[in-house]
Amino acid sequence: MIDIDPRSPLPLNDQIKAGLRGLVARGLLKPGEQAPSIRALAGQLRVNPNTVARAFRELIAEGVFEARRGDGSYVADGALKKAERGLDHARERLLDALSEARRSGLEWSDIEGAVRAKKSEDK
Amino acid sequence: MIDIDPRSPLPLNDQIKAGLRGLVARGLLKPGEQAPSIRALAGQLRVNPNTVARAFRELIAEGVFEARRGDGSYVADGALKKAERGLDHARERLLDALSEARRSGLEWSDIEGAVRAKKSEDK
Amino acid sequence: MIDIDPRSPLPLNDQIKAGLRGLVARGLLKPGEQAPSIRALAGQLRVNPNTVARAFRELIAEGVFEARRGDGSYVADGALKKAERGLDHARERLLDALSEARRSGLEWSDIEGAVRAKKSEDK
Amino acid sequence: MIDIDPRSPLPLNDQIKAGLRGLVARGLLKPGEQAPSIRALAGQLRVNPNTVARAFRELIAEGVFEARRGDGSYVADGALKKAERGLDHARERLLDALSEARRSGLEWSDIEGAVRAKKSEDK
DNA sequence: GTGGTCTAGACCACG
DNA sequence: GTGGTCTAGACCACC
Repeated sequence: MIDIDPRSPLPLNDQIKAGLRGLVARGLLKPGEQAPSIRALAGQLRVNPNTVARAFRELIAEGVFEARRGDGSYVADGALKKAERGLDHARERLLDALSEARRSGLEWSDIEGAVRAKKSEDK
Repeated sequence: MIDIDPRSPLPLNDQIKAGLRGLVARGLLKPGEQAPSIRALAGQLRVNPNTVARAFRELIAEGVFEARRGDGSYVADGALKKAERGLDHARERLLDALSEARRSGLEWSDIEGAVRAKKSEDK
Repeated sequence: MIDIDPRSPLPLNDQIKAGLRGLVARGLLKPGEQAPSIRALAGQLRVNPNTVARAFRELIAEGVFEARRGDGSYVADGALKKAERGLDHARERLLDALSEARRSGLEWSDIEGAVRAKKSEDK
Repeated sequence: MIDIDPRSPLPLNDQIKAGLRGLVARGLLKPGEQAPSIRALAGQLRVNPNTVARAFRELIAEGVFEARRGDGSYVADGALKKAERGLDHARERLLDALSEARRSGLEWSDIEGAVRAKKSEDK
């Protein structure tokens, strides 16, 4: 369901958070539905369960998920809005990255080229 | 001349390096010209002088600047090409950021919108 | 009759035990009377019947209730005193909460205000 | 500066968060000032550094502190309001505890007695 | 020295 | 089986 890049400089738990938020934001995981278990996800991503647990813990603090002891994590009721708020963070991070790219001397044409390249590779 | 974001997860010295490389790559700082002094830059950016010194040290090692004993740093002769090599790093980081944005659930339309927004704000 | 908070860090079965003990201690459930059935209570509290069963099992072990095969649980004869012993636990937990509140920076005036507020709302 | 109770059922990291928030809320730690280092605090509280780090991480997410890489954590600028917002949480937890106490069958006179007892012991 | 992430493994409580 | 906390120790980057 989620994919992460262990070689990225971005912390694993952030990548996992982004992935989970993405699932909710795209409607692949709807309010009331059960999220994959920490251990299952950790096994699948080949990551330590603690790392996944941390991602969930923070998303629970944000109100995207809620945990029921002894029985999994569930998408919270108001999750969609919360997850979309999370998208704002993602958008901000993207804007930061654009600032950084400009700061580094990339021209807008370079940037737009990169977006096109990534987009076509993505399809 | 340069601006940095102290709350970014990106290392300060990397941001400073990117900024300096950007100045050279954009031609705002030409070969033979004197770079801002470590202490001046540190004061302006409100950053530890050691951090600025480290950025210069690494750029000198890359051949973008050269140190003249007792008289600051100057843009090296072949600096432009060297600085452009740095652009590749910037481009890669940008691609990473795009991956991350996608992973977070942003649609390509969102991403393109962000680019447009930043671009127009930039002018 | 009982209300619980599923998002509290306190174990559900403890909350249920507290609630049942409270019913007895306040005299709302008198010795010889029949306690609500496990399934009814579980349904009403939207909780796993196992959890309610566990609460009863422990209260039976404490001597507050007694089970009659095939006919539910009844308030035991000496239940009142037993239930009052449970009050000591409750009192200790309250003292813990007060410590915690102080540690968090609440002033005694805040605390007394909270007590007053809750008390008046309770009537 | 902070004291915690290792035998409390409350998670250590929550107690530490409460303690730190308390320091800020009471003005013992003012915006701009440096907080005790993770390792120092961990050593003093005889707790694993990770546990203290987690407390700080969450308070940073709340905006009470900010971390500067390689050089400690500092009380954030708007920390006072954030910390006070944290006091609301503390107040809510206290109200929960009062609910719980009532639910368990404690009378208001018992509760007020407990408050008085704790208060006098506190002086 | 500082904060930060990650792993590993133990232990608890809940269902 | 589930989530949750804690410890221990390694490793990284920054100042």
